[in-house]
Order: sequence, then structure tokens, then C-alpha cells
Amino acid sequence: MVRKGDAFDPNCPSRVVLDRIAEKWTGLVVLALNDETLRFTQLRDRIGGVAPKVLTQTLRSLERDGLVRRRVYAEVPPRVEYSLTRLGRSLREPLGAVQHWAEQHVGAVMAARERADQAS
Amino acid sequence: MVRKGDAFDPNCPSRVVLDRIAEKWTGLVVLALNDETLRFTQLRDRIGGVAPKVLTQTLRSLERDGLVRRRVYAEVPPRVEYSLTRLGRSLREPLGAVQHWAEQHVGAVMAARERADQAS
DNA sequence: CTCGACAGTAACCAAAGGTTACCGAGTACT
DNA sequence: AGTACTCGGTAACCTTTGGTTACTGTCGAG
Repeated sequence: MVRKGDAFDPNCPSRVVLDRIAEKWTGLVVLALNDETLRFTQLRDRIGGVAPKVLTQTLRSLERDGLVRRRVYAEVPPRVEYSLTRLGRSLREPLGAVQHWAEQHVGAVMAARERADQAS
Repeated sequence: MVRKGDAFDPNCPSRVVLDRIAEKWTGLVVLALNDETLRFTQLRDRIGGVAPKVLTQTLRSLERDGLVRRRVYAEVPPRVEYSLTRLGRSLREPLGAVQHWAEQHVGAVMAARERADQAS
């Protein structure tokens, strides 16, 4: 018996969605866009350490899945603006909770890690 | 100026923690362990599609970071049990929210994806 | 007539993840 | 005595994802 949305089943679409969220930069991009509209370079500067190629890939995926809107202005130099769709905005809250957890528990995690590395 | 826990800064430890959570199988393992104690094979069967090698890696990382406890019983055939630590349990709620989001919004995401693929 | 701005792309390289086969110790069966 | 089976992995190998560096096109400013 298969539940309607079982993220543990690799064939279930909700697992596909979860995999997408787990892609390396997806979360950061959604969090960075929060409720602003940002241009490509602004986004790249905001998110430390992301390569342009990968940022492009991530944004294209997010656009395809209806989480991000991409608006191109026919100007020179080119201007492209990214913003969250309504669907994308609905993801901010759960993702924000994870971010918050990370910022709250960094200390405990790093301490555990050092303890583990000592013991080796 | 660097905020104390800025997940956007690649040098900030909280970013390291966020990257760990974003690793492909971390979330699923934490959710699978929920509040049970599971053996290696049980975990592998519960989480569809995970290779034993990668499950081992993931579990070792989670153990190192103090999220998972690993107990080995000197029996034959061997028995190894995994469970969440207190810290690990504190991650269930934020992660559960993401899982819930995924299960709720699968439809919208898949619809957007089909629309995008049609338009090509 | 050359320079710079932006939003990428191209070519190449490194790292993470996946696949299949196999191991060792002891117990149960024949 | 020999064989089969259990579990929690590991070993060797391959593929996919992510990362780096350099480069492009277009147009306005100097």
C-alpha cells in the first residue's frame, strides 16, 4: 500500500520534490530571494561561494518547477530579475525553520564534531 | 560586518551545518529514525533507493555531528542500532515541515513542470 | 575605437553519489 | 563434515553533480 504522498518512496513525486529541495543551492536561493527581487549578480554576491554556472542551473530548475519567476529586460547591459512566485514564497517558512535550526545549533554540532574527531 | 550565524557566508559554521542538512540523504535518515530505533537494514529498506555505501557515509557523518547514536552489539550475525540523539530529535520539526510542504505541493510543482516542458 | 557592464556559456576538472560483488563469524541444517 | 544463511558493512569501479577559469555578445560612454 502506497500512501498518497510518501517521501520515502523513491517513485513518489513528493520524493522528487524533496530531492529538488535538497539540491545543494536550492534552499539558499529561495532564502536569499526571501521577498525581494534580485538580479543575477546580486543573487550571486548574496550567496557566498556559488559558481555562476551552477547558479544558472539552479535558477532554471526553480523556474521550471514554478518556484521562481525570471524576467528579462531587453536592455544593454542585460537585466534579468528573479523573484519568488506565490508557490516559492510558501516554501520560505519551512526552509526558514531549517535555517533557524542551523544557526541555533551550530555550537552543539561543532562541539560534537570536535569530540568525535578527538576520540579517533 | 559578519552576523554571528549567517548561513549565506560560506565561511560561517552555520553554513556548514546547512550544507550537511542539504546532503542528499541526511533529511530522509533523520525523518526515518523519527523516534524509533532502527537497524541498518531496516533503515535501508525504509528509505527507498539508498545504496548501502552512501547510507553508511551518511550515518557516520550524522554520528560525528552528534545527531545520531550508533550502538553495536557483539553478536553474530552483527546487530547495529541507530537512533536520534536529543539534538537529532530537535531537527525533526523543521525537517518535518519541509517534508510536509513537499507532500502538500507536489501537485503544483509537477503541474508547473509540465507546463514548462510543453512550452519548449 | 576601445573599455566596461551584465548575464551568462564553454571547456575542462574534482567530488559526491550509485552499482555490483564480496567478506567474516557463527549458527542451523543435512 | 560440509553447506547455506544472516547482518553490516567494504572494495572496485562508474556516472552524475558541482566547481573553476576563461570567454562571449551588445551597446553606450569616454
